[in-house]
Amino acid sequence: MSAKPTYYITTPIYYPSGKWHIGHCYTTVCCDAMARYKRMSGYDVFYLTGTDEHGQKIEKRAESSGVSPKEFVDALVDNIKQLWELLDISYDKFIRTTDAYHVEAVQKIFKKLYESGDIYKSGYKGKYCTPCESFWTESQLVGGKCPDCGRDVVETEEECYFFRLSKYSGRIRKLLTETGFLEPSSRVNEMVNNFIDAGLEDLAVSRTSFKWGVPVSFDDKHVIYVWIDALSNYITALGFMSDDDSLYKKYWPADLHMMAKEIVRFHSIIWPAILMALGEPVPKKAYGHGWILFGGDKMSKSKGNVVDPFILAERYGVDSVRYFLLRDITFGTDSNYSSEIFINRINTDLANDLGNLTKRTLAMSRQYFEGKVKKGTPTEFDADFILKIDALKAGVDERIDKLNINRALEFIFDLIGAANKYIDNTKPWALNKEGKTDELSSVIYNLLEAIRVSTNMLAPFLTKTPAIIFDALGLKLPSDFKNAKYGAVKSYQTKETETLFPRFDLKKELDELEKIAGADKEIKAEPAKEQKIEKAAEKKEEKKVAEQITIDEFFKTELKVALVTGAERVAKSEKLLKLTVRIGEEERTVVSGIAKSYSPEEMVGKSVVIVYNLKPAKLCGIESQGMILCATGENGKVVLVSPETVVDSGAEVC
RNA sequence: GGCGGCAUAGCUCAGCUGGCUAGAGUACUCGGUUCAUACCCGAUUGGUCGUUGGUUCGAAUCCAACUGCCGCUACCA
Repeated sequence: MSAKPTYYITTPIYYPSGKWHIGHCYTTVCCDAMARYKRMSGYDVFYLTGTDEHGQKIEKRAESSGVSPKEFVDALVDNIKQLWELLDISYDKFIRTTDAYHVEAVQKIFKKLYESGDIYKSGYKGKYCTPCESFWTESQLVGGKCPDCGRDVVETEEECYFFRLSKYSGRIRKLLTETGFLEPSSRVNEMVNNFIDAGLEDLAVSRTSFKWGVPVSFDDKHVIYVWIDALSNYITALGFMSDDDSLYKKYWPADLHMMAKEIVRFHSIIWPAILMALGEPVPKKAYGHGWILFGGDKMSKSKGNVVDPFILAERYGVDSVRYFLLRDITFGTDSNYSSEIFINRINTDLANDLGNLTKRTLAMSRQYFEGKVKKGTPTEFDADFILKIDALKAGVDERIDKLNINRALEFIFDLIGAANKYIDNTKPWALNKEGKTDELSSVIYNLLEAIRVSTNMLAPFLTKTPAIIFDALGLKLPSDFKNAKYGAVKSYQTKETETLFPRFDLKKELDELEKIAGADKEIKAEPAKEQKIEKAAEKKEEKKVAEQITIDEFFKTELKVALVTGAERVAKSEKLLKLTVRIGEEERTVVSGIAKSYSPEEMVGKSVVIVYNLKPAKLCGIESQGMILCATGENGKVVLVSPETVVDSGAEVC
């Protein structure tokens, strides 16, 4: 057993949605950098990633593809593993929720919680409308009938297991408000105000509506829903509740759960509660980072398309992709992505600064000393420069401890900039002409030291280049930071080297990328935020800008004239009216937020325009099958948009 | 509607608990250099620190209101 301190870091387990994109890469690359950094700092690191493979969606998609759910996810998992291999992700374990050991452990966890009383069987009691497949409470019923279709309902009770989330409300509140558990701290308020203080309700943790999941061991009508199945991967991966839980004993609690911000809620409320119920320690930290957005500027969408990590890595190199993600994206906030930003970043930092510095230094070392370089007589610029080299490690440590990965890289590149400046200050070519060989020797040696130390510090972030640079320096890349200080290497025998990072012509690349994008229309420009636990996955992303649409897109909206035949207030609601409208022969129920401007009486008999093909939504428990067009005037006054003269109901509007 | 966050150079952002002529990177312009990947170094340009009040000897920094953007949420539709 080693006495090393441990460090357990996790990505979320990704939901196989079919397209792995740069957003998945971001979380994973960040974790990888942290994991590598901690390893090199002497920690015994365990880095976990994986996939969340159960659920109704997978079941359905597999069915429509004509394969079994397992076959369906297998293909996607192969794909993501290739991606991680390509990006040099150094995970220690890849967990799949379909792994047998996970399934078994989840069943045990569920059973344990059931036996301790934190999971109990109950049901959604209520009136059930069979054709609508919907439950209604007494208060929702209209005249004792289904508010949706008006048919009779039957008293039913659907069985379901619940987790006593409410019981842990106080402890979770403390965890969030009194410790640094959740970061960035701005998320804490959202969680506390919106959920905890609003009252946590017990959580339905089983389903009978689909089969593709972990069965409840003592009640096989039920499968265990995503919460317990997916979240507990963080402990089952370590062998929790298995025959061998030595890893669990060693690494738990996790040092860092990293995730994108949309799943913070599950990790900061539900997951700690499950652990509390199990009597296990909660993780030390959960961090919700921002999203990578596309299309913040005038870049055409087709250019924004090229965010396929496979294409980027192939064309620009893994280190470029990793560098961009780690350096350009301010950790914790959203940022924009465009091909232009990407190319500019790798051009200026990697090609101009690091690549060029290495090349010119090595060229001088060979030209002046045939590659054999050792310390010489200091110049007047040496002392300051050496101080900077020696300050690097501590500065990077400090930033990494605060998870400021982009700032850590910025700090390393400060030294690289200082080295370029040092060359201008000392003018080695002049020293050579003047025959000041001792000073020249000192200058080149110091430069090599600066390159060595900064490259050493870059090793967790870039996985290919550091080894190449060390090789050119005549050294082997170390696996720690012990020598990341000035003077640790006394002399050099350098080698010739190729260009490390070629410079890209921005215009040409943008054109090229657009061509590639054009050839691959399947990949759509979309915000990179798909690591999912089911619910968040269903959210559609909304376009930020008032974007122009084509006429075809507009015509997707079917607008029709409808005659209001009935109207009543919705109980418990200030704004809503429940309207019955006739569209030609058809009758529909539409709920509309116009009660403050129109009374039910004056609505009856009016002609209105409705969005006919709008997906139905439940408002106040009533299904609204369309939307009435209104204009919002001053003071929030709502005005109906209606035909100027009488037309038949059902008439199309265009 | 409720809660929260943010608004600093063309762009991306630093500016902690109030204090010297408001910073960095990038882009632009000019100059320098030649070891180097049309690179590097320097200089210049560029900001009423969202608006208006307040506290203070003094505010980008604290307080209030307003405007705008964003996030979460809700009986938004």
